[in-house]
Amino acid sequence: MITSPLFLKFIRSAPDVKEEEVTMILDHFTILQVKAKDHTVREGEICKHIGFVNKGCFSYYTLSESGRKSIIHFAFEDWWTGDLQSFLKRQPATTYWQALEEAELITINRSDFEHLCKISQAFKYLFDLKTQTAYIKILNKSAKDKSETAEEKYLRMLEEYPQIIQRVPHYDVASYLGIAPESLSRIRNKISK
Amino acid sequence: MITSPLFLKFIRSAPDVKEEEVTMILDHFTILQVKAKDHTVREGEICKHIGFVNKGCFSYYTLSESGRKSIIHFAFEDWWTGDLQSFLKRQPATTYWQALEEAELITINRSDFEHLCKISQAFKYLFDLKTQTAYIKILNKSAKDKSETAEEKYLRMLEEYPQIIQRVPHYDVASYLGIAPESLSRIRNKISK
DNA sequence: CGGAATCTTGAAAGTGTTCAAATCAAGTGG
DNA sequence: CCACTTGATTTGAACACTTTCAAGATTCCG
Repeated sequence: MITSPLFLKFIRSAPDVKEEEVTMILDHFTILQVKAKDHTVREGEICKHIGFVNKGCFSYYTLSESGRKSIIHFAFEDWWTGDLQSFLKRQPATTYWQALEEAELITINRSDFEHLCKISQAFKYLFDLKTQTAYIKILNKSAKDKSETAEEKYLRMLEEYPQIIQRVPHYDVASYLGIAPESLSRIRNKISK
Repeated sequence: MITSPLFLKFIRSAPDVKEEEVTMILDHFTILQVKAKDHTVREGEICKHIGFVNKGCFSYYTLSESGRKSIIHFAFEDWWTGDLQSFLKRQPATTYWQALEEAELITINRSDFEHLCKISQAFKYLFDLKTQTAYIKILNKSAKDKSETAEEKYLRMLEEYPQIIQRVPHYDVASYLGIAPESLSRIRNKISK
């Protein structure tokens, strides 16, 4: 039985959800411990489960043909992990998901997910809302990324996600910002003055 | 009564949808004619309706504090228009939506939308699927945008959306790619050789 | 302590921007 | 139909920013 306060809070944030339904939802999930640097999804595999980050943090990225890593985003506590396209459509994943710290995921597999969506309005609502919100966020981010310099992007990241620079290696932060690690180092040096 | 074959095709693409339900869905929509260069949404307004593009094309963009336009994407036939965040949460919009050609939208307002989602499983399904698909697409795009040069972005755009360069002024294409119009001109010149 | 990984710094090269001017295209009114 | 206006695209030259490559400094961890 899942006891994570963070996850409970998430489930109970659905409108008009009764305690029986909460319990039923929890019953569909399993705890998964993940070691630092381990991958939970790799390109080409079918993503078998999605997971709520209860502890730790993840990066998700793509590899270009030339082997260049491009970090799409990070997932901290309260976020979900997993290649959505692969999970929902049972297609090979196009992204990698890697734990940057020792982590704990609250996971659900594809068939349990489908079943849960059918029997729980509340869970379906929460999941669709998460997707919608994430979609809107990345749309806004995408617009800003186009018109900002590297320094502006870095400063915006510090405002929006102050955790990132604390918990993530700088070469990964650079990849997230779409710049070279050397450039990030110089930007930080310049700002600290 | 809506008769657009494009819209009908979209509605009928839901699984197991009966003709009565199709008719009921159609009854919630209204045709809206939009002149070229008109805006259907502006920053700060509440987005009152979303619309299915039956004819024409739109750009949606943000304006930075400095007044700089940054095009997020274009919407052609078969896409939806409207500031989703504003529409769903009844908040002021953060984007502008502008018709680039004379256009025809098949629109629904916020309360009819809410009602329709409740009474039509099929419509709710189609809408959530659209959001999911759009989300996944922009995630992938976001990853590529970080690691590609201007020329690579332009070539990818030509592959994925060949209509854009045909139907959209080049300075808007440049904004969409996140480069200066002069740079786009030089890239096109270089490629044509 | 020692080695590996990470971060910083410098110099040269590359890519894209800016600004100004020239060219091209489309529509308007005489 | 032409001259004119306005908007869009192209071109050139100087400049700014970021990358690359190479090397050195620092940190982490067994």
